[in-house]
Amino acid sequence: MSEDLASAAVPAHTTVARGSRNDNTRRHNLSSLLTAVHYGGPLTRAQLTRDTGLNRSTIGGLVTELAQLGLVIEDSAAETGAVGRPSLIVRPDRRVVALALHPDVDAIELGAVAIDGTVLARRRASVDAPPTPQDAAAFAWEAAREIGQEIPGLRVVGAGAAVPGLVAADGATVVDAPHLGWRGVDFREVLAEALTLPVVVGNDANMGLRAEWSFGAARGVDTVVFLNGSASGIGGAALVGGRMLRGGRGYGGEFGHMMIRSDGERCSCGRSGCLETVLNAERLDAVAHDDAALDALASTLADAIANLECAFDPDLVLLGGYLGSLYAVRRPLVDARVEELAFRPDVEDVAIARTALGGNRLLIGAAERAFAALLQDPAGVALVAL
Amino acid sequence: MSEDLASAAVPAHTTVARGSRNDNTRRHNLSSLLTAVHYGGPLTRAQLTRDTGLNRSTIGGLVTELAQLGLVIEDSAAETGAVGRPSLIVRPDRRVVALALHPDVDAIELGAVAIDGTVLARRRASVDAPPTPQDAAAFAWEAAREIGQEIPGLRVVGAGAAVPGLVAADGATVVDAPHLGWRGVDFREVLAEALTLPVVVGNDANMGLRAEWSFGAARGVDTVVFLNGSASGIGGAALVGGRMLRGGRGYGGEFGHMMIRSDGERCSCGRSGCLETVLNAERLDAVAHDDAALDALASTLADAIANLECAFDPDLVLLGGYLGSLYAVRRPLVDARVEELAFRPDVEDVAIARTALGGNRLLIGAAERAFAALLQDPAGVALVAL
DNA sequence: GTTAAAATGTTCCCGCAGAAAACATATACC
DNA sequence: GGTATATGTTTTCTGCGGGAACATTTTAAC
Repeated sequence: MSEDLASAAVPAHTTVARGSRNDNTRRHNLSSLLTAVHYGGPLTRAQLTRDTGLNRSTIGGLVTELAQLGLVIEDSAAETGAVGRPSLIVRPDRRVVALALHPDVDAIELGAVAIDGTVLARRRASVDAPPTPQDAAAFAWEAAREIGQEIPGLRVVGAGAAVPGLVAADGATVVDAPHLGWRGVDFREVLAEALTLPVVVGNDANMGLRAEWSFGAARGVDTVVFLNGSASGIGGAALVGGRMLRGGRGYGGEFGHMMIRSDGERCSCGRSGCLETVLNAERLDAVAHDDAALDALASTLADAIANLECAFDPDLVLLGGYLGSLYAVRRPLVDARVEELAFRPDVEDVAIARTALGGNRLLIGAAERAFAALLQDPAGVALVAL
Repeated sequence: MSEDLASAAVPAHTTVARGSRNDNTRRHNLSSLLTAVHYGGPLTRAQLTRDTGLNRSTIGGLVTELAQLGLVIEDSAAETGAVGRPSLIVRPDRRVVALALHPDVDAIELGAVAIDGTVLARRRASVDAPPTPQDAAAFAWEAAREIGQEIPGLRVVGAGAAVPGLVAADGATVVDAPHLGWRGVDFREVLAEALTLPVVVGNDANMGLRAEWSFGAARGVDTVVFLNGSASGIGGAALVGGRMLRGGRGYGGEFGHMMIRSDGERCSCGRSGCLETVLNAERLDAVAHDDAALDALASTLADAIANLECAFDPDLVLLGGYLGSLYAVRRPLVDARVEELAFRPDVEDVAIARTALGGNRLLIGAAERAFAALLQDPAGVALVAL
């Protein structure tokens, strides 16, 4: 609501924007508060009053409603040393969780992620062959049951799945996950039926960036380009003005298939010179002890970053997986070449960083997607006992 | 407010979202209605009632307020043939205008654009040397004065300027417009002082896409990549999920400096193989009668489009200027190569189109930027007699 | 220790927003 | 000309946040 005008989204022209009612106001304010404690951790009611600009009494009513919904807990203040009556501390109730599933070639993993972003429990199963959607769903059900017995009192908002492959914009259909062998699968339906929960499915790189944005290295940054090097190739994602780049069909951010060498080799996708054919895990392993070859790969990475910078002008370029490793060992070279290639006048602002969340990244990101509905309408989403 | 959850923007984490009040509701609804008639032309109150989901009586009150503000006009219905009392027709008041300025190398142009998107009047001055910011502002003042005398009763919301060059995200500073020789100029201040109006400054390609999105070939499309070929190079812009791509500093969408040939020539920007060094107006003119060379340039264009598609997954790729002309004469080749290179599984959805608004594009786009504040808060923006 | 000052929580009342119902009006159809 | 239908208008009602007054809890001053 309070965005700057320059980038404010004008409502779509073909469809008239929905009218707003008083209860939308209430929903918006409940959402603002729950979102604030979700990302910002424990906050006092006084801080919430200042930050939202709402009245003390209004904040009181809103927080009370959130507490009655079982979403936040109010604690007496710790010693602050400040004059005046101490403000109550509002923190998210960690018994509110989302399930996060990550099916991959060699393992399936499920986690229960609390509303404050902490991973409360996880289950992992190694597999010999890539799991089918049904395998993944069955494992999710079993693992969720175990976690529910281990930690009593959990209330689940839904489940998110991070799938290595193309996922349609509907958040349901895995269009093509070549390494898993999934093609045109409505994985949302499969998983929702197994868990009897609302499910949202997304691409793994997108989920990863979402996690780093919420709780990791891209926290609070508005415009981010993410490149993640994994065994299955290079995953890409972008955050544009505080929103995930999705694209018309959901396939946006496939930077691994950006053409980076016009004379490059044929890629599995049918094109030539794709970033991930020039710079991939095998090639990196093969030249690990060849300084000149490493330099060449680092230079390729810098070319890709420079290209993405002139398209997106990000505040931050985030590197994960083997791309993060490569950056770590060739940071001066990459930085220098990016700066040299940078089209932008104020190159001193170019920021490149490695991911921060490690093995929890995909679980946290998938859970974030599942939490989105609750954060947007705290009073309108039903929680289910696990 | 009624977006799908998949791409819903989660409020920034570091800053707590502002609280919402009842008057925000009113503002939102006024904005929805004015925006609807701005883009959708005359609409009946009955249609507005259905589309917004608001109550008849509420719509009545809102429309009355907009009419009292002098922003819309209510007309008796034309013959519809339908049973029942005819609904009043709501249309934007065309006396509400924005000024639009386009300073370029060889000319300066100013237009008065009505709130329905029509260009009511324009003034153009050819110049021998690129104008200074002060030249442009002085011309704007003089031309505005003339138009004000020619068409009495106009009420101005503000002015927008489309500048061929890098404009900072603040909507004020021209960071570098090489062809004009402007560098680090606060053109907003210069122009605002001359016109005594609120001013917003933007990049010409961004303004162009905004215009085509509002009233042209990209109307109603949510995700668009725009490439415009002009004498000063290739301008780029993108619309991502209904929002203009801006980037952290405002330099997003510079697709002309995307590296398209890894072995290409040096570009003026310091990099090599930039799209606009491989494919530019001079080169296109030079090979206009050489079919093979034209094919090669068309193929380069297709490569660029394919790259942008894998990054943005747009619903539409929009081509303007000489790139539109090139596409017109080599459409089968470009289409085929884009489809061949397309990474996306459902390539049948790739849409490429030429721009539709012609010489009015930049004026309309700049005016749109100026109208944005009014559309967002119809009751909160003061109009000034021209 | 007592009192004052400061900050916050709580309660009650007000104004404003849109919803809903009742009523008024304008058209088409028979 | 009467009726059905759709829409504009007026009135009443509910819900939300603001704000003032009061209550509570702390620190600081004496």
